[in-house]
Amino acid sequence: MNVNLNKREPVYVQVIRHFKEQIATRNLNPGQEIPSRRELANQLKINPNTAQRAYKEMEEQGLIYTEGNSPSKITKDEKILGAVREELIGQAIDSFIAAIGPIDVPLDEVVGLIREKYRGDKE
Amino acid sequence: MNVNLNKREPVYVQVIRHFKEQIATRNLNPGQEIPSRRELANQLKINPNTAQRAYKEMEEQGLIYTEGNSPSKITKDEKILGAVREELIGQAIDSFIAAIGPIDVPLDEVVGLIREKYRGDKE
Amino acid sequence: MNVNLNKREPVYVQVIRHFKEQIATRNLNPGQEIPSRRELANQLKINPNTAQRAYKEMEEQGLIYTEGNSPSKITKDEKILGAVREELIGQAIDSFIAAIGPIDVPLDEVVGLIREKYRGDKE
Amino acid sequence: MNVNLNKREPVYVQVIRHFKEQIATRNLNPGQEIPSRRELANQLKINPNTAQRAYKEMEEQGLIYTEGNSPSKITKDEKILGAVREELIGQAIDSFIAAIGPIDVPLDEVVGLIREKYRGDKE
DNA sequence: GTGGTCTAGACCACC
DNA sequence: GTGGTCTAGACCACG
Repeated sequence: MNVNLNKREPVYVQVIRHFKEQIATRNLNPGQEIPSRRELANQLKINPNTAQRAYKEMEEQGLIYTEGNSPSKITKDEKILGAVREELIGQAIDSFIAAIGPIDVPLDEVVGLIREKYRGDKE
Repeated sequence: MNVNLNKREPVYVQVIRHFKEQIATRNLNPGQEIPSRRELANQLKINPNTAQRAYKEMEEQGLIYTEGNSPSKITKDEKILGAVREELIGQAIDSFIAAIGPIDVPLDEVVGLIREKYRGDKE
Repeated sequence: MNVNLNKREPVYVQVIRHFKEQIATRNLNPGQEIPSRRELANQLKINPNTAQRAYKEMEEQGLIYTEGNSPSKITKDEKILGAVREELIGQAIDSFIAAIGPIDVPLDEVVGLIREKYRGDKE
Repeated sequence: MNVNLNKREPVYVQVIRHFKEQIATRNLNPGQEIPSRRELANQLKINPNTAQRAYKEMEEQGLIYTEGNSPSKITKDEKILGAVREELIGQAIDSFIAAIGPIDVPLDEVVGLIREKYRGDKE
């Protein structure tokens, strides 16, 4: 994973999104340990505070949990985990619609462009 | 039009985008007058400086032009006007792909969701 | 107001509690502006980051709101405001009960001690 | 007894408080044996170091004593034992007053709430 | 002026 | 080692 300092999107938000993507694609599983704040900060070359902020927010959202001073883990709450994928997809669709809606593009043109550019899954 | 003060997107960018949408859908036509800075500021309840900034940027992009003390007008340069629509669509598609790509959603599911939610053009 | 660095309770939590007390006693009213992050930091001799953190949390709790870049204000949501007093009282009572409960102190002794030490309101 | 890893109150302090409550209510009597460090750690599922720390602190406070390799025992010093109850009560009252004081709650309301919620002793 | 984010580095207590 | 908090100071863009 990489982090982009120049994007409008704050680094800690990028980090959170990255973890959500990992969860949505099941690359991170319930109960699995995630890197410590310091480790993550080293890996991504960001400040430990920024890592801490991302983790704190994820904890508030119930995505991870922390017991005492052991490394944080992915939640085992399947309801929350399952919602992550839908949340990401929903947000992507919604902001796409919000952007494309006011321009009056025919649906077929939209779908055509998506098909053309989309390479997430070849089928 | 409304403006959202709390979005990450700056107000002046929202204003610009709004004008671009009007241009893309041909609600604003070449040579047509647009509101004065002060009028716009009053309508949208924004700071006149913000209106000024939006207009300045649009002028730099060649979208509008100002002659002396008369109200600004939409450019008559068809090349620029034509590009606006594609620019908006391109941006929308690109950021959608960037958001949905990492989640491994099958293309058909994506298209299905778009079809379902998209109501820009009834067909 | 003062802030105590040596307490177990984090500074930013103390700040939040202070604002809640002000709200509960109606010293801060709906819509009223509160000091900017920098101002508060200067007043309390704390770091602006700490002030920012307190404000961010208060905003998440709906206690204050921020529009664009103008100073934050106390929410006008009377439901939230009304709940603050009860929340503070409830927490105080609950943690008191949790502490005193396991020691089997007769209710009359408890009440007697409270009456003796309590000087919030003479009556 | 249970221990909460996520409370602000450190685990070893929770353990100590638990023993003090047992002493205050005379569930633990002078000279009575208490579990070994290892036993306690197993029962509470805590780290043996944590159990050790709790016992060490209790020993320093004179609450327990250890002779050679035999299990630690509750002190026989009645002066110390008697003070435990008052200490716990005093702390509970003080922090309650500190929390409720700034909110200007009439004394009668406070007492009413306490009476209502307090079920340490039915009467 | 405002809010927001980030880096850098320190300190603490707990386990 | 871990998580948590705080200071110090900088930068940015917005209004």
